[in-house]
Amino acid sequence: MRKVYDHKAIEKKWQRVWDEKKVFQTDNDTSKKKKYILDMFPYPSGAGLHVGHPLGYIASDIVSRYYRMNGYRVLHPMGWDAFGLPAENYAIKSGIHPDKITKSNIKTFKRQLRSLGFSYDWSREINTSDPEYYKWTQWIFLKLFEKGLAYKKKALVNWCDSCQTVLANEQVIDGKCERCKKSVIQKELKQWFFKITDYAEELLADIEKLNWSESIKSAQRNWIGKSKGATIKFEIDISNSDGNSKSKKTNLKQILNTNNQISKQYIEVFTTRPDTLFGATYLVCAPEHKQISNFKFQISNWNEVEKYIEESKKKTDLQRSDLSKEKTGVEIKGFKAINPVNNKEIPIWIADYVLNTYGTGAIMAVPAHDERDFEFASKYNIEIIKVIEGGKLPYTGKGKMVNSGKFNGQQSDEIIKKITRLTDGKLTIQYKLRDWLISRQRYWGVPIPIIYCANCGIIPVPEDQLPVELPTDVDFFPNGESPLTNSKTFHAVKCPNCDSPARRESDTMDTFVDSSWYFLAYTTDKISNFKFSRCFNRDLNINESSEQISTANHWLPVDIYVGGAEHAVMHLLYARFITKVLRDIKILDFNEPFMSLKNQGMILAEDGRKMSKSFGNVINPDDIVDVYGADTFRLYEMFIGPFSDTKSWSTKNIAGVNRFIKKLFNIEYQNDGTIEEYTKIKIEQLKKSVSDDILNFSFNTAIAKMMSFIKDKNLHLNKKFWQEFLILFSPFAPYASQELWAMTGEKGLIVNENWVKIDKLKLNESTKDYMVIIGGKKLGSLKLITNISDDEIIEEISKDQIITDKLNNKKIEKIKIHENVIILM
RNA sequence: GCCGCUGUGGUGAAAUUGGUAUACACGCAAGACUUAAAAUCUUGUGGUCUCAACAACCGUGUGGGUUCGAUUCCCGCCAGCGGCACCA
Repeated sequence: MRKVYDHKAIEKKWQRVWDEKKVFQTDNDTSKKKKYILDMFPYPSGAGLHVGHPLGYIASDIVSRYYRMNGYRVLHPMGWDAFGLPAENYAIKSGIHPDKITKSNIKTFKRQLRSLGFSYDWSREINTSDPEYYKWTQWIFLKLFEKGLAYKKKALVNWCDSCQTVLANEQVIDGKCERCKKSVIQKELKQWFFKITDYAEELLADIEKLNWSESIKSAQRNWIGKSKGATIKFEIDISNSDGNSKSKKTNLKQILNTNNQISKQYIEVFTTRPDTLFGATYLVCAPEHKQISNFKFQISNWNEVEKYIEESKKKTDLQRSDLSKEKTGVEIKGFKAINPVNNKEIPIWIADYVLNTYGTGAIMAVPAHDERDFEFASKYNIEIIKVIEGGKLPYTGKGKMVNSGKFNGQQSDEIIKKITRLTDGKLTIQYKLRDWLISRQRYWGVPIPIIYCANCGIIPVPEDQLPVELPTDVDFFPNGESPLTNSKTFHAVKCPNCDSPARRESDTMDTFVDSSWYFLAYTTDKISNFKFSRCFNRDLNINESSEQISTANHWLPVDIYVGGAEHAVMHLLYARFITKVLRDIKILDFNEPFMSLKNQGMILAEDGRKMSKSFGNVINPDDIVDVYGADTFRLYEMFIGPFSDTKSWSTKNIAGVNRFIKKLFNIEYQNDGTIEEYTKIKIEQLKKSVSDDILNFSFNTAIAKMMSFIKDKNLHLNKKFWQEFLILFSPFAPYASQELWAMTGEKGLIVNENWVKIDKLKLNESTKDYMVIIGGKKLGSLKLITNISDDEIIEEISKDQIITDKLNNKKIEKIKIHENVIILM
């Protein structure tokens, strides 16, 4: 009679046993080798778990189970990235406190994750909105503040009017808010920054050491955007200006008096192509360029210039960076710049295609070698100076040199040095990376631990007063100021220095600060025992028991990090930065948090579009688990395609893996009896390839090979081989494999079994299938013993009917053996 | 424009260091069981030619090259996806 696969009963039964026996509690036996296998923790959204989440979690779970069975101690935790805007926005609509919403969402997420049979150690669960957690987020802020790496400054920042908060550069996509997709405007505001630019060079250089995908590494390189070049000074010849010389002279005097400087004035430009200096046709300054307004008395067409500056200010970043837009600009009249290499006088323009935030905010335009400069010069009929006129420096950089084409590639150091010597310029390295803007004018985040005192200025909250807890008596309605300002209990405080009345900082931190260190928090048995000062420092002699010192640091860094590629720049760059800062203050002793990173591909809906509520094409994992079971769900997501590829959901295909599991419940095997060689070799091959595939994250092929194995009619299993198969299968389908394991009469749990041992002798069988080839064409195949002479092979070939027929009496002169191929000549 | 990745049946996809394609699964077709359907099982399934089988030839985006042999390596194109982008 056919046995029925009742997935619900099996799941319920074994879930209870696992919980009771605490089988997934972290093993702290330090005599074993460690593996820290980490998933990117989710934001617990109101929509619940999405089918995209488990893809990575299943993979990391398979790998964790594999390592545990191979005798490693494994840290495999899960937690919640719980602060953030959606909960707050929902609170504004519903009036329910974000904390309450978040906790209820977490409950749902946790239930869903548990139903999928993941082997997380839930006792180490963390939640970034828990004061026990975020006091350490605040502690990190204080450390950065101490080091001068956290600072407040007035700057043009990205402002989202709809979210009523500032955004980091990384959160602005195509000039729009990452979250609400509304246009972002530029506002001058006083904000908190982390000085990530101090680490630009190291963040870039260390990318080479990482075992990450090429696409993520290249995204980080692009974002950091290093260019080597030179800054070159162009003298401005004010005396030589035409126009009304009388008023000019008095005004020049004014400048000399106020600035207390010698009469020479310069504009500095940054260029990656100093070798084209001879072709500099004009200078262009960004409209915001600071020096321009200093010269307003020398500029004869100031009215026109000022008007252009005002117009540019009104434009959004998106409007200004629109490539399809025609370039605009205004020539500055009244004085010119002098090319230091040939003393040629060239005009100065302002134009908004030059960015004030990059380089020096001014460029030398070389229309003969730059497409954009060429376009601009053509539009305004500027006479183009060819490099050849002034003589050209030998070009030794990589990349193309074309007329009116954009340069690509890096300039060689040699040429840059030569030019800088010639012109009193200097070698300069520029990065596109800018400092990380971390303050937010919203409620549901970590309060910045800073106090403003009228006497003492900006004072950090003393460490022993952490955490600065979020008050509950606030209105959430965003009005451009942090909601914390309207709390009665939060705002007023005494200065820790002088005890006079002071006020707290009311901004909160970007949630990416929370997630930039969370992987450290899991290393202590529970978050309330966590302490940076004693956990991570191996160098300092701290009066703590050695046990406490060893429990944390031995796990780090993370060995395998699994998550979505959407975090290519933000989270991954920030976490790398914070790690390096903590290393520099001797809290950590490694350079990179995640040596190996695996990105799961996106799962699209059946219609090939993104899953989204508005399309009505969202698949809820609960429904699949309910109908087919957790194991089918796990197998399906792993079998659907290569782990890191984008793929579409296909409900039809779930049946395939479900059939496979059902088949296993009707497998027959002999209790003993002799097993023929064929089966023995096949099981060894399966053991080898499933093990290899797991380590390579090639789960789809591992499953395919297990299916082939079960399908093979020539196999005859005994109990030993069947149990070995179940061990191979157990990381993929923990419930079904456990049930089948128990059905073989075993009382113990399969998770406590050792991984299979591979019999290498059997694997490298003594006979081999050889392919016989002539002139690149296949004649047939031969089964031969290894270690056979050429003459014997020729004799074997002459005995083979199929091959001799195809040979058609052709004489074999020589043979060559390569791998499993016999080449006839 | 620059950087990175990808391109294989009707579909999702396999293929050690180059070893002679399309594993596994879906779908489809035929058959078995059934009053019937579902489920399950069996067989077949790249294309052309052929009643059919064998055989042959063509086939991994495209055009070349290296090689006894190329999905794999090299060069040139084309298409798609992702990142960056008036970054000088």
